[in-house]
Amino acid sequence: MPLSIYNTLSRQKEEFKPIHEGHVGIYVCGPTVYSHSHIGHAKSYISFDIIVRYLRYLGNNVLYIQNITDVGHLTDDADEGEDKLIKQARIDRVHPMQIAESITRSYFDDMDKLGIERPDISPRASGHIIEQIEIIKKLLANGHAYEVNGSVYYNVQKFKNYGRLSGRVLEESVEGTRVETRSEKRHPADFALWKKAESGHIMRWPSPWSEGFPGWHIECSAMSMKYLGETFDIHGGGMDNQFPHHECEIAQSEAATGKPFVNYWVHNNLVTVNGKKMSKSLGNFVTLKDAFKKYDPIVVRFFILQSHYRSTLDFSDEAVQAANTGFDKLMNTIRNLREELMKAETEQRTSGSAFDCSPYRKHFLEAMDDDFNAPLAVGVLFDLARETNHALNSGQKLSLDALKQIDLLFSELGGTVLGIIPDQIGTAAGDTKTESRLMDLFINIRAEVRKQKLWTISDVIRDGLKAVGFIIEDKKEGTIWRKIQ
RNA sequence: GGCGCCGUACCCAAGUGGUAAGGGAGAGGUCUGCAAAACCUUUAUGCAGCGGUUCGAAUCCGCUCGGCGCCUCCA
Repeated sequence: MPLSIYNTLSRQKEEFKPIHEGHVGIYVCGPTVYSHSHIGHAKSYISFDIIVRYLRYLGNNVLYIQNITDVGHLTDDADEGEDKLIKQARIDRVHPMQIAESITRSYFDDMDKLGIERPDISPRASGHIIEQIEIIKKLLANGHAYEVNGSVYYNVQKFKNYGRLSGRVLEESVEGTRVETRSEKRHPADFALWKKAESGHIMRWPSPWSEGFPGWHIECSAMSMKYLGETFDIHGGGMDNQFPHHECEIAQSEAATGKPFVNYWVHNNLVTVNGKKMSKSLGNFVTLKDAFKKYDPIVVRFFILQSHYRSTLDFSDEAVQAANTGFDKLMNTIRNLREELMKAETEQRTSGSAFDCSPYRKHFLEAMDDDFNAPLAVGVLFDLARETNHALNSGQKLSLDALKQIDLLFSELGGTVLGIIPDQIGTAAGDTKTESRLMDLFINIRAEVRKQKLWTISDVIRDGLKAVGFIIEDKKEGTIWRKIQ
């Protein structure tokens, strides 16, 4: 079954065919770096991380571009408000670029923790002013834009496909809008390509029209086309960017080049808190730094992957907690599997029962091929875990080859593709030799008192070790231990 | 007002025509000195409600009720 992707342009799943077979160009709208990332960013960038990882897993050579917006969009009204970065900088009494730089670092730090692979290129909007100006020049030359008082606006009425992506009709959308019509624009839906800077505006660049700054859609057109070409395969972003941002991107890009801009538009759905959208303006957002104080970042990743990228995800402590428990169980299976594998390797096991991995791989791939259905794929991992546990506890040993196969499958599907199974899990090996020796000592003492049926002492040792972070489990083959993470 | 999405067990959540994945929680059991872990069994004759199409619908169509998103910035 070929890979199919839900394309916002056609509002249906389509078989994915890249422009050049084996090569995929993907652009995803990155963050505006003026405040720390929140759970919504995590959902979005994990979604696209999975998409990129899976495309690569299928053998594609993927070029993944994700911008950093450090010019700042505009608050309040789309074209007339105050630059967010500048506003934050004024509050903090620093240069706007300081904010941009420190938040960019914070962003990468959070994303790294979530196991998100970095984009191949993270272009900064401020580093591509020239490219943006070039597009604006083209649009002015072919009559799709007009200049007023040093600012340049895009003439929406001249682009017949405007509204195709978001499914709205120009006249209707203008009628119901709450934005007041401002004087400079010929049509209320026209948007700024270049804005002349007022006297107090710190971030400004020279241009043929005025000293100013670029509009808030043009950066993505400039940077995506610079690195991926005038027509490319996939453009992604949050659903809230569908209109007007992506609609405007299409309009200005296609008007400038005369070519189709993007073949597949992919939008991830949003995170809600108590059923309400998490957003800056509502002030109900959960920053990742706060979330990481309570949960292991990998658990946050796992939680997000348990729902589909096109579904909304309601964030609550109970839900993450439940995911945490489930995740721990999965890791337990992996840990037990790897310990058994190590054992089989040291004893050079030559016999043992076989294990058929193929149905799990098949189901997993089918799930991912169907518009990256990660939650279904996670379900397959749990099915595999159950059968693995079953085999591990059945009494008859698995062959070395079978153990290797299972481990490979978990590593490949859960590790390489989904990024939720680490190569190394905290095992009985412990951090240090001393730790390991001490634990062996405790276990030996406890084994001795258990032999004498001194259960209270035995339990004191077990409870005491748990209190300082070591779990003890008595198994048939002996006592094992591990650290609480 | 325009455009669009969603409503599946106690909770989260897959499932777009063929007879309800998975996770959490709960109940019973196996194992164990007891725990823990693991395994087995169990929890929706029904998928917001009502009609319709069909041999067959959670899945398609219509209406009703409820929740949400976009049309200002936001992933």
